[in-house]
Amino acid sequence: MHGNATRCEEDDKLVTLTHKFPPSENPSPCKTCRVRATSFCDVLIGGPAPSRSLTQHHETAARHDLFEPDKTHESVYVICDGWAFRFRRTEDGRRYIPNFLFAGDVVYGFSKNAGFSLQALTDIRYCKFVRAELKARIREEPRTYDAWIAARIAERTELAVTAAALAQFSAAERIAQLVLRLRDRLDARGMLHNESCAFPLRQVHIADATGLTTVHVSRTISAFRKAGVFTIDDGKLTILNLAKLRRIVERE
Amino acid sequence: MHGNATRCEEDDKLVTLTHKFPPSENPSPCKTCRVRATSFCDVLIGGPAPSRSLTQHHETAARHDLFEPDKTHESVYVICDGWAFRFRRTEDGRRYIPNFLFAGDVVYGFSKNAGFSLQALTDIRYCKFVRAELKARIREEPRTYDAWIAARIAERTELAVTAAALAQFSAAERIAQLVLRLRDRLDARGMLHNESCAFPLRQVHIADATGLTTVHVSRTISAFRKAGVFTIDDGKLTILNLAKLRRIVERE
DNA sequence: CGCCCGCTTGAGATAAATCAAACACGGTGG
DNA sequence: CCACCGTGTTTGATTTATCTCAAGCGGGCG
Repeated sequence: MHGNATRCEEDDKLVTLTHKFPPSENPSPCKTCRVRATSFCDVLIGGPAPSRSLTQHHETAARHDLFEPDKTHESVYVICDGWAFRFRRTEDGRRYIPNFLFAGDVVYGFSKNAGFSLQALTDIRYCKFVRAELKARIREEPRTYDAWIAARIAERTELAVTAAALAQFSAAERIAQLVLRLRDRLDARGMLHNESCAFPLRQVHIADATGLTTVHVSRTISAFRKAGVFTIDDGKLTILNLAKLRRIVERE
Repeated sequence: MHGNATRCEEDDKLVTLTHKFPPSENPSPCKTCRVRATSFCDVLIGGPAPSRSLTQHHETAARHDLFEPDKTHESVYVICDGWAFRFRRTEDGRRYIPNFLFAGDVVYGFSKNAGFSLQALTDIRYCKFVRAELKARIREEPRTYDAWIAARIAERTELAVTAAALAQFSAAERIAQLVLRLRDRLDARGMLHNESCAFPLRQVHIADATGLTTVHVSRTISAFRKAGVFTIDDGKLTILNLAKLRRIVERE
């Protein structure tokens, strides 16, 4: 419309995945899922009250948008493999990324008209549940209800903590916080090995999540590398000094 | 502990309201509540499916902290009158305010250990519901379930939109957004008259919500006053040019 | 080979912070 | 009644973190 929308148009291919990928060769991949025990799926599929499991439908997606913005969906998604992120664009093409999602994360839309959509960062595999079934399960089974509420509160808290960082933290602190929180979540899912893990974010994603420019992200990350705090090299994050990283985030 | 905690200690009186105020002279104030029809209370108390209403207990509070941070509560609160805000302090005494609450807003805690608490901005009256009863109601009654989920999604979306503003907006835009969103919420509850309403925030609250200094908030607000966008005078907000205010927030 | 993308580095510009002073106002005590 | 104080706000001068503009570099890929 106006403003420099250059950065906007070509970047998001609004390819909603109406084209279905062939169902996974594995008819019930959840049986071997690495993160089932440490994610919400535990409550949905297995666990101590092994009632009938919800209808599942697995799909894969390349690096495209998964949802159109502001659409209500009949399904609730759980990421099985790969990374995705939520984002929103302003009129002038700038992008904000509130959070990143990976294996075990539940995807549930924001309000309509808020403009948030979801994009695959890597190729991903995800599992679809029928929303109505989940709703019924939540109402029938206290354990599911509790897990659902706990997950929703945790998600909301994460957002508030993120907002607090954006309001008060310096560039270095914001980036440190983003890295640390991803590290902790990856660790909780058993995806961290020897303080190192796959990390597909480009500097532009870090910039859009922290409200900084890529130029400044570059400078700040190399400062962290030089200071021996962490390194991000070719899709891999390695924490060199976890204690120091925590100290930076906790402002001590 | 360290750092200049001067601003921290004396400001928050961590007076949890264990001292109960005498019950309101009005035995069932909800009957005459101004915001009942336009808030979540509609679902809790009245409405088309007039099942038994939840146990209510009304209290009032002066300008103190209502909740200790990180405590789980047996109750869910709804504000009946007056203003409150959530906040969190960092080690060095700086305060972040994610949102403001007024008549009709539901108060439900963040995760433990996230450090958020709630403080009354004015004298307030609030209504307490037993959490277990609400939980039962949510499970029994589809209407309550839907309203609850919708409210939770809306709250989460608000936080994401706030975070986006902190990440990408200028000082003027952030303040304009805060004012506009409060205006719209007040309007939805019928608390706005002739584009004017009570507005008990001090500049320091606006500063702590937008991540700016009070000095800069002062400058920015007087610029808005001079530009004929809005004024904040002695506890009263008046929108002078709503269209212009919206344009600023929508970056057009 | 050459091009594009992501990253790095440098130099100058700018929005907001910081430091500092003063003012307006209501309350309080002499 | 006035002097004084504290809180909240305003305004000015200077500093700083981050942005903007610009150029260069390396690697993957058509």
